[in-house]
Amino acid sequence: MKLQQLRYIVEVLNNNLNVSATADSLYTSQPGISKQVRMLEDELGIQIFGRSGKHLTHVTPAGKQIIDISADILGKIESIKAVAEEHTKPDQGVLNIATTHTQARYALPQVIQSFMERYPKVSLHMHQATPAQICESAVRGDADFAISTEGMHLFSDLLMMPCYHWNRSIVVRRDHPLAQKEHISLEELAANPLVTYVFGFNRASQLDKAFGQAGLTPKVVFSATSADVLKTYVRMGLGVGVIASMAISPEEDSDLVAIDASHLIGHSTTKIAFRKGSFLRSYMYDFIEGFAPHLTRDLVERALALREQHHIDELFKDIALPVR
Amino acid sequence: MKLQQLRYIVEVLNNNLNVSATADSLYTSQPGISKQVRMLEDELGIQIFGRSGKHLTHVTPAGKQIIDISADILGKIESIKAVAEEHTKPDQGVLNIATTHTQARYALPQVIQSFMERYPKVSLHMHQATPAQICESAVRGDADFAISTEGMHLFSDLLMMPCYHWNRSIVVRRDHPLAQKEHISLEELAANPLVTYVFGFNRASQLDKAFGQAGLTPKVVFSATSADVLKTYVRMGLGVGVIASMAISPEEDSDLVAIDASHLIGHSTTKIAFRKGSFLRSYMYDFIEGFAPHLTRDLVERALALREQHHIDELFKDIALPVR
DNA sequence: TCTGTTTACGATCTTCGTAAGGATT
DNA sequence: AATCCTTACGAAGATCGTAAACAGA
Repeated sequence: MKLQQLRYIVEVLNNNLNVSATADSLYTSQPGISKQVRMLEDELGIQIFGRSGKHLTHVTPAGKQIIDISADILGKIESIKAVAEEHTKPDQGVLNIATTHTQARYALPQVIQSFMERYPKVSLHMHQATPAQICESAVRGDADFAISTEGMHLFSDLLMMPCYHWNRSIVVRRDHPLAQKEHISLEELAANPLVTYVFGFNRASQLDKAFGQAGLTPKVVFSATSADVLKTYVRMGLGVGVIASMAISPEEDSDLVAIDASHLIGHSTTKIAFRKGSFLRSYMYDFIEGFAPHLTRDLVERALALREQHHIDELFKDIALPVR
Repeated sequence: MKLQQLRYIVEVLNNNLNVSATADSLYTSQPGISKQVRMLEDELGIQIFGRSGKHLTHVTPAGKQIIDISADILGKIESIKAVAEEHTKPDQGVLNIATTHTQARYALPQVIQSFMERYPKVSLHMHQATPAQICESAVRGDADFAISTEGMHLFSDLLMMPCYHWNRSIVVRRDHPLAQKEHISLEELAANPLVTYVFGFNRASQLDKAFGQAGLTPKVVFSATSADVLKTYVRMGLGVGVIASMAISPEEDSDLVAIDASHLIGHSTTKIAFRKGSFLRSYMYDFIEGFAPHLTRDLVERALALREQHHIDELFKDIALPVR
């Protein structure tokens, strides 16, 4: 059994059982991969991939188990490299962050600025994507951290920690009837066409829950993934915006009126997640603490020692999170 | 980085930094290991082993971390093989059990007999050793299971589950003054020369605790690791035996008198342990359940999903254990 | 027909063992 | 002196890429 073979089977699955595509992504030849996969199967005496003729059609149950373990092994190989670098070049390295537009645009800039001042030799890469993609890239190990509000609980391989709460504001043009009101009810809001985030993108739970509990059905006439775009359409008069409060700037958005909606719609919680069992570089601990000051290295290490998310949640249940 | 290299560094540490001995134990050449170790160090850019001249003298801190991760990786490689065999030959395989004399002689025979009837194709190997050695061989992966009463809590890499409680009996010759008594006090016992287990060998905690709490100091005139030997010396009149009740047979030991001592000395608990994160074959689950019927596959799998021993302990806190 | 996989084969690179050379205790 | 590690070198083996043959969709 060779590490290379494990790498191959993992990547073949990541590439939807297309060996040629896998070869391209690994910068090697397709026959090489085919051969190593079969050699591994021969050695183990079991099929990892099911075939119809020459095509790979599915992963066998045993194959799935084996690939899962292999992915874990490859992660630990990376940990060994990280341990070595931690001792030789403690302030050098790479930090891959997968996150949504909202986080990248509104929550992260200050954090990243001071991080880069502190660690000028760490090269930082931001991967902007959907919540689901974010989690997948963390699971695959393409990203060190996944930062998102939605959809992180679905991945049991990820260790997830709460960072901060945030609320929504109702955003309208100055000439809109709602602009004069101090207090807006959920009914009034539901009577208007809404402009808000795409489902599963800073939306899902809280907003729909609030309307659902009140027996109302919001009319979302336009949805997008970024507040910038939403604000543009609010300016066009397309509807009433329901937007993360942190995305509203008193200066740049002075032509709009923002009314806090925290009494109407419960807060959401942004979380940071990374693969269980991975070795974190010191600068990664510092990044986490810079983003969420309550997540000290000690606390994160304690979380890392746990395996089940509900035990991790317990660690944080008494900690007051910042609100943005 | 090659798996072979990881195997080498792990084994070099297991062989007390003696590369020649490591080569012997791995049936390969010493220069081969030396070279691969240095190549790995070069690739990682860090020393794993400290050297004085040409001799390996110690493990560097980074080296320790790397070796720990490597051992974990190698364990998962074994898991992959086990998964494959589980699917190809579900009733074939190997089961290595490390345990003490007491378990092997008195608790395990029936269990093993029915296990071997159920799984004739599984080859079963018993490794009899001291509690410390037992745990170490489980940690190293030489044994699948460690079964012992003492010293298992020291190894955080092991997942430990309680199997049964057992009590001690006071054993004397028929002509001994204590043989007539129904109830013996701790003071009376302490007044006699004792014959019991070696410290750390079914002894440590409970026996010494009982005497300690009563402010007494037992005079242990003879200690050994097995009840057979202890009984022999009791027969010689060397002293009063304090021996696991399960080690006393009404027939074979009819020349001796055994008085239950559970009211004097608290029970001990025998535990079964295995390496966290290892894949267990079906027959291994069956073995566990055969030995400790309350440890169902489902329960063991739940324990396996946990990382910290105190969470595992919680799983078992409401389960009544059998008493022997 | 196009995409994708297997087979074949040779160049290159690795690994491993033996033998000899040096250090350390 | 004995033990232990390193260097040197050659044989055997593994890996990888190219080219060509072949199977499904």
